[in-house]
Amino acid sequence: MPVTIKDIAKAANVSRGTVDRALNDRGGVNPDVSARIKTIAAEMGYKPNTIAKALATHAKPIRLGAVINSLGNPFFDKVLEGIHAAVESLHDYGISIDIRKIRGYDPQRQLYEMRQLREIGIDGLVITPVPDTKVRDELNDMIRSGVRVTCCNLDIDDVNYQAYVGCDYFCSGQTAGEIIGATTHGEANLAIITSSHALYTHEMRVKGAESVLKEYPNIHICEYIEAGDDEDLSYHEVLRLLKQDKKIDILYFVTGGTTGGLKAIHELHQEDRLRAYTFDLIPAVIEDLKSGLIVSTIDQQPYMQGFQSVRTLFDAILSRHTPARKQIFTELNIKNRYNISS
Amino acid sequence: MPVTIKDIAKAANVSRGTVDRALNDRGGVNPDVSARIKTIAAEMGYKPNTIAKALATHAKPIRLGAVINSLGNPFFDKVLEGIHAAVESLHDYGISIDIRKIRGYDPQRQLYEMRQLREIGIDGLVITPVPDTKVRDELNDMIRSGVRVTCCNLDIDDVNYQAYVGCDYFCSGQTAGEIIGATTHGEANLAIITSSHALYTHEMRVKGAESVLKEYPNIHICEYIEAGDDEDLSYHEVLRLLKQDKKIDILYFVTGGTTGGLKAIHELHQEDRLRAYTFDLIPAVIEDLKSGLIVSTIDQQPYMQGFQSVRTLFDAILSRHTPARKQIFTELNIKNRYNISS
DNA sequence: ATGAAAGCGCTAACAT
DNA sequence: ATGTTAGCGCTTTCAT
Repeated sequence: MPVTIKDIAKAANVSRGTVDRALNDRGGVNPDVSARIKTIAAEMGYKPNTIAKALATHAKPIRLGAVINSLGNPFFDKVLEGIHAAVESLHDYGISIDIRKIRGYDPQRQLYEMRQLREIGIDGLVITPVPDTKVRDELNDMIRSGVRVTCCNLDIDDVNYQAYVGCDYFCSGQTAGEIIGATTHGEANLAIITSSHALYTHEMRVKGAESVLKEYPNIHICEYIEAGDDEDLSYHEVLRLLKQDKKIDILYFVTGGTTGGLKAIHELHQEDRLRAYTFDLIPAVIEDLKSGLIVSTIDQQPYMQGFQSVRTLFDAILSRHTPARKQIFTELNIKNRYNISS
Repeated sequence: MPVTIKDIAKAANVSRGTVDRALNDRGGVNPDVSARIKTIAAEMGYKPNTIAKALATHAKPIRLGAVINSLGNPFFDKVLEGIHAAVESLHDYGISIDIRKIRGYDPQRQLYEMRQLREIGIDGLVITPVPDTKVRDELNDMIRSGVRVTCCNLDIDDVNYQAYVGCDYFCSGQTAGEIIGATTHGEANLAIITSSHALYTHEMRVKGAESVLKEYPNIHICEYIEAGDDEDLSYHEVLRLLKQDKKIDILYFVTGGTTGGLKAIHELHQEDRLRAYTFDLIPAVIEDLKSGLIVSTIDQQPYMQGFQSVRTLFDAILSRHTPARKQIFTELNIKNRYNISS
């Protein structure tokens, strides 16, 4: 039989209202009484009933906002799926979400949408924050004004957010490096295709792989290509590379530009000579896992990232107190042609 | 503004009680009136509020039972964690669980615990069912008497359960085969250590791997060892094998006996000469992933298996109607030394 | 067969 | 600063 606020009230010889105020730090309670109530609650092993809490609060529905750079990036489809599923699962709590999809890592556009949402009035925000000082400042400003924020997929420095939900990028790079080493038997001439050295997260993937690959004397990193977040640019760059450098036999796609790069390989009919290593399970990757061009890819649970971002926000909004800023790392999972389940 | 039963009551000119009775087919309501109420509810787009429903029903708590063969098998620790987490997450709904842990795949013991739980009285059961006709019959009998059942980790034929929650064993075998092929560069003399050919699920892992490895002309499966579910037996068998057959260089542990087998390798100081491929992330495996003896292991999300087993049960019990018997496959994920996150 | 009312655990507005 | 009370949406007696 779980202990309720009523039990505590009786034990502390106060009213239920007072217990509620004390336990939730709503103020207007004698500090001594408040402390006593809290002690008693702890002793009795009190756990608030979220259901009842939600029912009682239900009057004012929770409004969420999301700014996701999903346009033209199929990876984020899964993130959005997770977001929708989470909102759906919270339907009974009277929750709604306004999702703004933007293209690429553009701070201006992101700021615009953030301000729009802020004007409408939201209780929580899910965002894939661009590393930009203005974005950072706006986020901190929103947080100060009471909006809860979770950063999804992309972490950002100096923002006092609720949580970062995403993968450990350096670790994902190490994991990739290890696979490359093991499956090439330590013999490879590598080209690394990354989006931009400025994108810290992707740079971590490069560094992670390098840290492992340096153990292999016969694996040479011959080329670094920056393809932005642009499939077309990536396509042309990889095309150029493969035409000019015939000894490259392994391509390591850090992300962003993977689809374009794969297209270039096929166009030059070099599927047999080359092997590729990628991240995520976007359609183009799945196809070439099956064709055998891609040896393996590393999944970072995008669905989970979306799902958890929303749930974390919800939990934070429902329980008034601010839990510590935290990082929720999703699992990194290696996939080959046989275990592409989702 | 969601429509409530109050709205329907007003629209239909009846009381809330009648609406509730009609909508939930509780009987004792004029068929015509009932039909009218249902029509109106549908027209208004009524969706019952599960939260309020749970709060109101809260009086009679849901009682769950579990029979898990976790003793001496560290894999199931994670399953149990998932079970506990799910029960915890449903705390507000007033749920409790009685977990019976048994050792190995013993039908007698399992039957005993099932009957015990049945006597106590439970609404739902999570079980790792041993393939046995008596177990099968008892399960079907329980189901007929109204108890909901989910099979966790182990599937069983001819049982009309709510759901099977676990991995696709054949697929996990294929995945392992593919890794072995890729990381040995198609050159290997393999020994397969399995628990028992009688355990259909583990046999699927062998078949799955074989189906992929037959593509590699220079990978030879030299030995099949049956080690039961016994670490000690496995230890001795592997010891014997390695002493006698010097050309074996790859060991494929299907599961059950992995810990014992690894111990044998270390004892003979053959860590450098041999490489192992395993399943799951049990402590011994994690250790040898780090040491480099194990190239990779395949995780099947045991936590998720436990978690989902309970949630599925809960959903089925709460929503009176019986959803179709279904199979919920957890993801299969390849892990190497760098992405052992959990 | 139907209505009225109490209550699940909590919050919030209103008294004191 | 603290107590009282009226709900949130639904279920479940108890009347009628």
